[in-house]
Amino acid sequence: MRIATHNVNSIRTRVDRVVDWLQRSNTDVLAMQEIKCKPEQFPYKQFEDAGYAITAHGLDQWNGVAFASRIAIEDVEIGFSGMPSFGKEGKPQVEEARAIAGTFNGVRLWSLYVPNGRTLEDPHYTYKLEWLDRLASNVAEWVEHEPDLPFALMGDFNIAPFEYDVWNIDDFAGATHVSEPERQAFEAFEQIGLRDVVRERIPTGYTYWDYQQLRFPRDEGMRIDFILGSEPFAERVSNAVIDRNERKGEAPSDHVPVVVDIAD
DNA sequence: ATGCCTTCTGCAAGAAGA
Repeated sequence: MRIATHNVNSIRTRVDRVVDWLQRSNTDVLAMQEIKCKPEQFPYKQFEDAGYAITAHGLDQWNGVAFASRIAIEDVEIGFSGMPSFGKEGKPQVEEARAIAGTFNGVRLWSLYVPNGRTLEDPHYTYKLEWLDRLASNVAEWVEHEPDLPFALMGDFNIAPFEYDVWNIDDFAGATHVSEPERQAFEAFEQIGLRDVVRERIPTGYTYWDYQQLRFPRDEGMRIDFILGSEPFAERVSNAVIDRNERKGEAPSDHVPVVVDIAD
């Protein structure tokens, strides 16, 4: 089974590219982030014509997560236990569309869009850390109560865990994505027992390049998209790819797909 | 060439991304 994660940065803008890639790459299950639409706005037909069923969760033009799959999906879950809400001061607090899960051939997958954080002083940064902490609590319970379950967290973590995961660490002084609390929040998943199954095979390389300032031609990117697998999941991984070519061409997403193969 | 940012809403310009 070939599974992948991709922050698509608007599925309505990117649908032709994404469906074309799904078919070319022979991917069975794709976890998407930043679909930027409600379910009723999702471009289902192009996916269905290509043989992929969609399970989508989106509240408005922001965030939004989904699966495209040609394997039956079971036990769909929206959000996780204790997931924090967010809203600007004086605005209603909302459980944003940043997490969806499904089980495919007995493999449980999460499509996750971790909050950005904005700046170290912003309430969004506190929200990001709480969101990750609550997620880790859930993961710890799954590992403890279902040690044989193959599962993976897939998505845009908005954290660059190592210095070499950004092109020039000096440009990130005082910025989000590289702060110590964020990196500790990322490490926590590995301490619970998850493995970065892509890093094990591809130690360096970016998954995101900003649209601005020629970041891609200069190869000034960030590694912020990950697949973190439970031990039973990691043992089944046979191959990994960061599909850097997908950053090229007309109207690409600023993120590229990250792919793993797991034994059936 | 891999090229100087892009998406959303809604009609202008602001919010958001990282």
